[in-house]
Amino acid sequence: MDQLTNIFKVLSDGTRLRVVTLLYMEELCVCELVGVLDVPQPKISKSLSKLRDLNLVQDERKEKFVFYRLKRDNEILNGIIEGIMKNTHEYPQLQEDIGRLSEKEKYLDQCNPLSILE
Amino acid sequence: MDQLTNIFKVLSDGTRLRVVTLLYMEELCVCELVGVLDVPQPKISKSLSKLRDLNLVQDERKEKFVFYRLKRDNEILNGIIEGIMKNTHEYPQLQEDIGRLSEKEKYLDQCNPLSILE
DNA sequence: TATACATATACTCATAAGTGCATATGAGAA
DNA sequence: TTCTCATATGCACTTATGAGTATATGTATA
Repeated sequence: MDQLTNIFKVLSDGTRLRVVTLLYMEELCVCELVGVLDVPQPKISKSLSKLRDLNLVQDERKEKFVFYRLKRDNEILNGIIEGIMKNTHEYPQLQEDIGRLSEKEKYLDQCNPLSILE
Repeated sequence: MDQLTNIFKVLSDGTRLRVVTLLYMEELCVCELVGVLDVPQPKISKSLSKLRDLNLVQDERKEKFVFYRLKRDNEILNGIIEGIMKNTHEYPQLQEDIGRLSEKEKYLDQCNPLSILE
């Protein structure tokens, strides 16, 4: 039952839920997640770290970047995310995040500059 | 999105998850939950209180007892519980709890004596 | 090899959450 | 109205968690 409660716990944080939702759509690197979600990089890294601890994501380095993708072998998690996806209209934040996915390239080669610009 | 993360948070606790699972099966009073789950009464009451705050359960007094039942109007919660139910074999604790539901009458008229017996 | 840059981790702080126990509340029965 | 009993709440304590900042790590490139 612990595996189950741990999954709920990891999803009970807004940032982590947003990350999971985006990774459900496609594979993304830390950089892109930071840009699309507009959240400090350490926060994203920590979110990914907790997801990795539960074996819910997989990471792979490609050149300079580390890409993360959702592992699809967890039935419970799959079911939950699908349930959310069917009702994204109820969760504007998640919907907007997904919308901003189209700008992801924008963030790839200017990871840090973003924060400098402000 | 808060409603969503709040639901995950409430399910991230073992006792509350066990309570929700049992209430998914049938309406039960506090007394019966205490007996079937073998958990201190205040802990059960607090679990039910959090579930009530999120509008996930409904309570109704019948004579001496207060009975709780799951509200069925939350699609996300329904989906999650159904997902769990399809795989109870993976969660022996939950399976045992459900098994012990058949003894629930045993606890109805001896709520407190149980703790005195030890 | 030295540097730059993407990512991960460490640290501190504030706050939230769970536990166990004692006690309050409030409805029903006597 | 008084007593009993089912249930709810309050309190003190401990532990867990999240935010923000600084810094470490490690790979790729010059």
